[in-house]
Formats: sequence, structure tokens, C-alpha cells
Amino acid sequence: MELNQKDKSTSTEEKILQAAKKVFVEKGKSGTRMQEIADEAGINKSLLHYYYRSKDKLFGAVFKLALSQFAPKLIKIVKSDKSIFEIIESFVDTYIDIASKNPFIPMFIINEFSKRDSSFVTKTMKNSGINVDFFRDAVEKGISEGLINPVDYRKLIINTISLCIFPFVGRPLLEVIVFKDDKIAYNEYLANRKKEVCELIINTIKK
Amino acid sequence: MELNQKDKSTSTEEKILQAAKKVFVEKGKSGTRMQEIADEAGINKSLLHYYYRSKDKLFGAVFKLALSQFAPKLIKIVKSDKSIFEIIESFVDTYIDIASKNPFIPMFIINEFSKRDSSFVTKTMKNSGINVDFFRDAVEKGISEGLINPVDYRKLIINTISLCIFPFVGRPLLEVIVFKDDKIAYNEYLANRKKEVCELIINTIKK
DNA sequence: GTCTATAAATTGATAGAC
DNA sequence: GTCTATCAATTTATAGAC
Repeated sequence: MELNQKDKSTSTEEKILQAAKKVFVEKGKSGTRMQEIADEAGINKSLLHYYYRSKDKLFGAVFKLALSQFAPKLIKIVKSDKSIFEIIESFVDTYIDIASKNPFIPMFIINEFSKRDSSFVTKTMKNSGINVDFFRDAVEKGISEGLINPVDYRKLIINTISLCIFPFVGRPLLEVIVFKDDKIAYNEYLANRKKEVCELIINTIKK
Repeated sequence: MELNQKDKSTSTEEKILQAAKKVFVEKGKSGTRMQEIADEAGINKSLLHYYYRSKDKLFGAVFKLALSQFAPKLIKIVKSDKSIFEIIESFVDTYIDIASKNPFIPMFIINEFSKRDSSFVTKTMKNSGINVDFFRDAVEKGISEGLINPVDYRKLIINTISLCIFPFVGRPLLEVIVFKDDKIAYNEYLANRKKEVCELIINTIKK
């Protein structure tokens, strides 16, 4: 019995969570209707409340799940004792990999953050384990060892994230304006993005 | 009489538009209540329908207004016959200037685009006059004149926009994670952003 | 043009049968 | 655990007085 319940992939609770994730990520919190989540999950609307009590709590579970697809792997990379070059390469590689498989999550997270107060952002980030101090240490180590030029670690991480995230967050704009509805061209561009971002960022710090 | 109506800054129609802009930009289309716009404008809710018929039409007017704060100036810069160096510098300078005065507009535009279908994006962009071909021409001119290295104009414009837009779109994240709620540090960073982005981009193309 | 009152539809949430 | 029925509150939109 308990073993069967551990098979969460088919449990109602899990079906709801996955359906909620799909709809919330696509339409945002305020644009989502509980009925649409129930339809997506193929179950009765009452069950949403039975398992998650309220829309707010269900949204909270979805947001946490979305964040957990990115945070742990990226934190591990930044915390490693590899060189700053390897950390940046690995960070860019992993970020673009995950985002390619979940292209709407970056916009979802960033947009919902911008619609809530900063205490929500602070609390959520603290819980996720994200901390820029490890990145700062890796940069300072690279500087003191003479590997890279002196550089502001904050500018470095912001530039790196900017270049990684924008192709996903700005996808609708890029597809129309830059790639003129040629989705193949956009995907080819994405495929080369890792190398391009790494080279650009490394060039700004290498001696 | 007609002269007084031309003074739109105090007309009811204009008061509604400005109030709607404030609320829509802050909360998004689905998160906005007509009552809140009326309260913000200090007028009766019925007047919103009297002047704009529906929430949808009012939103359309706001979106057009928001886009018009960025598009015309940027189009003019890209269309000019200046060198690609000057175009990039002027583009970055102007974008960050406008965004600094309207820090929530970039997120508003990009988010509402991502929540509608691509035909809406295509139609809106066509109406705005935005066209990447002028930028392509300026880049190719720079290449043929031997000013810059051969470079993909699409990558160039995407990298430029990425670096310009992210400090605004990702502001809640940056303030908390990178600047640890030190809003002064964030503003100092923003003040130096123009120079930083220009140098970074120019470095990727100059011989 | 501006207001009050209210219609008409939607939506989050609960009660209760099975 | 899952369903039907329904409540209570909200929200867009309109009718009509002034």
C-alpha cells in the first residue's frame, strides 16, 4: 500500500501539481482559473481544494517546484572548488540546458517575483539556498591567483545571467522581430548560444 | 472650447489612461481590476466604459502607449546613417535612459507579449515600426568598410538588448540576491550600466 | 459627462452524498 | 477519495437618473 502511494507519478495529488504547474506557468497566477487546472488534470475541481486547500497554497507549491528545477544544480556548480572559468562554463551550460527543456519557467519566476513584495522574494530565495557569496569567493580566488583580471563579481554574474536568460524571457519578441517567425532559425541560434555566451563572458575577464 | 479640450493633461479621458497605465503596468492585464483604475484616477468606474468601452480596449490603449515610449526613439537611432559604433552607443544610452524613468515598462511589454499569441506580437510590432533590417544594414556597412569584424547582426542586437533589459526585468531578483536589499548599491550599479554595456559590446566587434 | 444601482457572468471555496 | 450542488463574493458591463 505505502509502496503504491510512493509511486507519485499517477497519484491524484501529483496529477494536480503537474497540471497546476502547466497552467500557472503559462498564464501566471492571476490569469489562472482553478477550473482550468482541474480540466488539465482531468479531475473534479473540488479535489484541488481537498489536496491543496486554496489557490494560494497550490500556487506556492508550483512556484517552489519551478524554482527547484533550476536552483539546486546551479548552486552546486557555484559552490564547487573548480576554477572560475570552469564554474562559468558549467553555469552557462547547465542554465541553458534546463531552460531549453523548460522554456517558460524563467519568465514565470521573474514575473511572479516582480508582482509580489520584496519580502516574498527574500524569503523564497533564502529557502532556495541561492547565495551569491560563493560566486564572489570563486571570482576573488581567480583574481588573487592571477587567473583573471580584477573584476566586479556582481557585474560578472549579472552579465552572465542576462545573456543566458534573455533568449527565453524575450522569446516572443525575438521570434517575431529578429527571426521573423522562422522558428528553425531561432532554434539554431539557441543551439549555439552556450558557446557564444561563454566566449563573450570569458573574454571580459581573461588576461 | 476646443483649445481647452486639447489640454489633455486634465481631461477625464487622459486621467483614465494614465491611471490605467499605472495599474496595468504594475499588476498585468489579468491582475488588474477596473475598480482599482477608477480609484487611481479618482473617478467613477462607469466612466472607464464610457470612454473606452471595455477592459480589453483600455488595455490595448495602454499597451500602445507603453510601447510608444520606447519604439520611436530607438527606431530613429537605428535608421540613422551614423557608424555602427555610434548607433550602438546611442541605442544603449537611450534605452537605459528611458527604462530608468519607466523601470516597469520592459517587464510589462515582454510579459504581456508572452501571454498572447504570436499574431498579436506580429501585428503590434508591425504597427510600432520596429524593423531589424535597418540594424542589419548598419552592421553590414561597418563590416564592408572594415570598421568591425564580421559578425552576425542578430547575435549582436540580441546581446545588446539582453544586457540593457535584464537589470530592469530582473530587478527584484538582483536587488535581493546580488545587492542584498541595498537599493543604493543597485542604483549606483545602474548609473554605470551604460558605459559597461557599450564597452562590452564594442569589444566583441572592434578589430 | 458623471453618477447610482444593478444586471449577468465568473470564480474560489465549501457542504454533503456516496 | 471523489463527485454534485451550491454558496458567497467578486467583477465586467449596462441602464437610467440627473
